[in-house]
Amino acid sequence: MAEKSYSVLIVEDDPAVRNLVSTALESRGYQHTAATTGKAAIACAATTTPDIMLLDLGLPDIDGVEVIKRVRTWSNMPIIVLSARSDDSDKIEALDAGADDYITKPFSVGELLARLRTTERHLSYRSENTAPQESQFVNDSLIIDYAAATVTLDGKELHLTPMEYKLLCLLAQNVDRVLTHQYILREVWGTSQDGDLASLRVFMGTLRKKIETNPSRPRYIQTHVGVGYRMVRV
Amino acid sequence: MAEKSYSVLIVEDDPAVRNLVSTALESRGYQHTAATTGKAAIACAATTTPDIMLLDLGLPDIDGVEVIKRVRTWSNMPIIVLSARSDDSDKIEALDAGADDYITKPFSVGELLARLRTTERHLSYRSENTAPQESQFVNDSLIIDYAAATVTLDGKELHLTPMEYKLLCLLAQNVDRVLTHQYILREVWGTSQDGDLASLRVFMGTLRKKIETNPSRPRYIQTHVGVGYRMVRV
DNA sequence: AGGCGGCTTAAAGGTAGCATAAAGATGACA
DNA sequence: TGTCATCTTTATGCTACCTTTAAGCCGCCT
Repeated sequence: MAEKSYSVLIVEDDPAVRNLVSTALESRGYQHTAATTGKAAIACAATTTPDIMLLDLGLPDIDGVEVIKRVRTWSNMPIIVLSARSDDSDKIEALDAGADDYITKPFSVGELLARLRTTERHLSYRSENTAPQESQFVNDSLIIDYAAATVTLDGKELHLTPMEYKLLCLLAQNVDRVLTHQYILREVWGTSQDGDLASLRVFMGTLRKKIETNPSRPRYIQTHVGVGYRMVRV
Repeated sequence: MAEKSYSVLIVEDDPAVRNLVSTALESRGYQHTAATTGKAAIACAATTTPDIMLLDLGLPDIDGVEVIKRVRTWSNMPIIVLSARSDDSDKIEALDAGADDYITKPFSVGELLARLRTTERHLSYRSENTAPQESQFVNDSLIIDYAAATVTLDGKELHLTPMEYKLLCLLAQNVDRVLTHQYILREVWGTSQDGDLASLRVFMGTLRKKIETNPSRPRYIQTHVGVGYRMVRV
């Protein structure tokens, strides 16, 4: 699972609180910007489209609840309210206006960060992010399943060594393109000049023995004399 | 938009609070059931699959946070915590365990209902494929019952240590996907870099001895040299 | 034809990474 | 305090993997 860095918009007119929050976010690797008025907040939310908004209700120009309603007309980004008002009616009003959470001041930084993590989880459940990229490479009867790190030929699973697998993946990701020896060595063996051309040739041999029905007449992997190799889209 | 009637599971041992909540829910047309212990809550969550859980942390048998963790092994249903503990550490612990909201007692019924509405909104944002998940994992003769936290092989119940169980669950929830050593260490041992690769190997060994009929030719758990492990859907 | 460069293939070490056992450390519980 | 279960650490043997080497093959050139 890749670590995504979420962007947060802080809407708060009190510089002390704003600093507190922004340093907390910074320490956790969030990207963040700040706005001090309701109008600026709405504009910023529209232009920079942050992932999450932290909203103080007591803004100088517009009422915070109004900000929520305005933003909700076009976006359902998570909005976490930070407010000094602890009355139930305020909470209910904000939540029903479309806020996703409500934290009363004074709040602990730890709790704020925990609620942010919860909000991130909610984001990851949303439809846009759930698209399961079932990435697999298909070339005739040869199939590479990247998630499972397996290769099947005619439905039968093959056993490839790590190097063979890396090599095959590299060729597959560049189907129909000729890859030079040097390029392959750099990609598979790493930047350091560890790789040897002789070694590469041996690997191509063992790989062909596994995926080609007739290794002397290769169907998938073509040799380009003096240059390199190429996987053919059949 | 059609009005859907959500079902709510109330987990609360105090009859007074339970009544308060259930009458409030009833007045708003929610379907609801109740449980008074942690075990009953977990069982009920698995069998009746409610839409939302309202959870008191101070249960007589199991700690509420433990209930959250257990439910989270198979379900991501929204869990709203109702707790008398108002310490930040308690909130953070519960939220990071997988709670979706945290309300401290005494709470107002109005706020509870508002937060429920917010939770409903979150549910409506979810993609289809996030919702349904079985409380049982079945792979040939290997069965994991998440709710009961038991593992059976050929109908015989196995005794796994907590680590072994976590490891197996992680593999099961990612069937047919290679999990890197690093990923497994992070997920099972926690975010801190406590885990050691040598330790992981020992655990894989003991786990295989328990679930593989022939540990030297593993059927369920495959080794990917230099990368990690993978549970195979057989 | 014969020589040559580049490729394939087979086989032989050397080694990194893995499995396994067993000892040591930790912590829960009574 | 001692016992038990669990987790960690260490050490050892081993398997699978990678590299190296060398022999054989094919097409090309003069």
